[in-house]
Amino acid sequence: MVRPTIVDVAQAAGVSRATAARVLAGATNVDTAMAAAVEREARRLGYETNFAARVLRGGRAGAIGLVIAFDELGSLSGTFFTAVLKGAAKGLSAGEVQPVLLPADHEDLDRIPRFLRSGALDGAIVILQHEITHLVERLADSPVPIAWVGRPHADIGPDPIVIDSDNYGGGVLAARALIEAGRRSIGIITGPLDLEQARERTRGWTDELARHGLTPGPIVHGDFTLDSGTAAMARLLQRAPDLDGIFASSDLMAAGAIRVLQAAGRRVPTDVSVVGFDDVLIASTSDPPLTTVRQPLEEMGRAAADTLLATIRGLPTEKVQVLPTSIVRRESL
Amino acid sequence: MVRPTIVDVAQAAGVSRATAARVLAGATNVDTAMAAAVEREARRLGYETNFAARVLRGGRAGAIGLVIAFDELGSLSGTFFTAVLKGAAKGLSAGEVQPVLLPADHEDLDRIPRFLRSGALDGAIVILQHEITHLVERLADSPVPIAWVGRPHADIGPDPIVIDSDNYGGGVLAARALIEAGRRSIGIITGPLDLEQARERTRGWTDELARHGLTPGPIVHGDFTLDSGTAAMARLLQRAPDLDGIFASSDLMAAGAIRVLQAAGRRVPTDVSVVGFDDVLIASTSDPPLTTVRQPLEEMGRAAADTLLATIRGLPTEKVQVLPTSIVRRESL
DNA sequence: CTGAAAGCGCTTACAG
DNA sequence: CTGAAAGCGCTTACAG
Repeated sequence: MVRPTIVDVAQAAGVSRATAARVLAGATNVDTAMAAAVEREARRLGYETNFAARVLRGGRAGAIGLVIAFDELGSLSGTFFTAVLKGAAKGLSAGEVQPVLLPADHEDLDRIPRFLRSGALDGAIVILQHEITHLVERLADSPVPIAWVGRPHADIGPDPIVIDSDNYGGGVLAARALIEAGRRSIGIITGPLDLEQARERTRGWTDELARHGLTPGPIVHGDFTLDSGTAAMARLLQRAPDLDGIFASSDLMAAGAIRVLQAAGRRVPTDVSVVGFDDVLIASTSDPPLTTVRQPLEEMGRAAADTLLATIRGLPTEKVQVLPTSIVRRESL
Repeated sequence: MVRPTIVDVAQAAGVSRATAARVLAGATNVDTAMAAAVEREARRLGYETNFAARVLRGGRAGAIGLVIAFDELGSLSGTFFTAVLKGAAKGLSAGEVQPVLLPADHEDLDRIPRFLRSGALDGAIVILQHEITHLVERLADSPVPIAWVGRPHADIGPDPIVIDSDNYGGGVLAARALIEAGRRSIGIITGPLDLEQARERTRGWTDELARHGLTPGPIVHGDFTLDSGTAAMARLLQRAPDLDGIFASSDLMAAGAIRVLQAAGRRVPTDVSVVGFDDVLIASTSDPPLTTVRQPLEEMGRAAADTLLATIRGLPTEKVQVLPTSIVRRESL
């Protein structure tokens, strides 16, 4: 089962390897008969360009790394990551580039930076998550370009590629929706504050409340997971039993919060309105279905892939993109 | 930003490239002073073996493909796939091998087989899903070994690696649980019958009912998605309004079925018991939480990775593994 | 123990 | 338009 090389194809077609290479590369200035022979033999032999040889010769690796938090895979919060991944994979696929998963684990911090130095990848997309923040600085001086999904807190060098959604605007939308529903005692469950996303959502919420002359209700922190939402909600209820509105910075935390509210005898949305963030699966399967701030996750993944590929190929492109958030009205408000 | 080569390291250390290569490969029969110099210079220069050159020289590609249904990514049923993926990624990671996503789309059927012929991968793991069955035959004559998660229907050549769960046994467990709960008019929502998994679950269910002298209730078909579960449940109710038990071959379909039952005024489990299959996220977030047949999805992914790597490395290994299913009792029964 | 040399498969600048 | 040759960076069989 030895793979045929370009020499085999050239021999079978009765031409030099240079000619065979030209035909296979799509050159047009080749004798028609020769070209036909090369193409016929390549097909007959099942020839496929040896990938390692092409890369070594100076081509692109044809692969892009996708840095994700290992533990997110298959977990509750996996839906956020898979949506971005889907968009990124589609974009890379359309660009004939292979997505390589680079799960960030805590055991070997230098593993991913090292891999980026090996020439196996033309670039990487980093999906910023709580569990990854410790890697940001190590990735910042990568020899290949990196597209960040979400805005890193740390310094990531000059002219970075950053694809984000309008988290501040999303926080504003959430606050406004709660206010318009007549809520006046509004608390928040934030995400982990080492993530710019989480801080921006909180800031938008605070500012919008202030614009309406309302004092922000109690602020408690979660880490975007369902369990952290239940814990945070329990704390909120203790600190402000008269709460009538809650902005949870992720749908998972919103779902967790609703359970705690219901267990405490509060009806959603009759007694308390809840607004989530993300618009992932659980937003529509939760009971009641969540009113939430939608992030265009798949589009963000797609934009990261397209922008990174354009950069690698030296094409002009917008390096910083902030995609709009919007409110999706269901029944928790 | 030129990457240092082994020649740069050798020069800096004042030895030949052969000696440098030996040191870097971990050879012990090298002068201690030379070895120390090589290691020092390699670190100082930030040397990393050029991946393409090593592969071309005859080494392993150090990468394994993960063939998945593109549309599953980020969709409702993504949870099944992400759980397997997590296990596989962990296993590959532990083996110092990179997981490369190979999303199967319908536009270019030869894309993945072609890639497997390019030498870029040492093997592949195929997660069998409905959307992938058309690819099975094209993958069967891959030049690199393939590990199948789930048992393909088609012929896949001699001595294949197959990691599966005990679907038949799971069907038996589901039927038995429904019978022990006193149910006598029991219907089934099967998965897509081009998947062996779906057929085996149905067979286990049928056989167990027969063993108890019960005639199988109506059989309707879904495709594992939530929407197909609601549609199937509507048909079941039409055909057998007196149904008191349902085995849905996926948790998503079970969740969909429960909604339809509740909308039709049936209480779960008081009037109708429902048993699902998989034990993914929605099983515990559904209302009521699902009693379901658990597949050890992450373990299956891990076993696929371990078995494939052992095969590639020529180590002895069990090529066909059927992992046990078990029943997880919650509140839908 | 160490080094010079060959060769993996490809692409392209160069000569004709 | 075509072919002979060089070279990408690595590893290892061979000679010393």
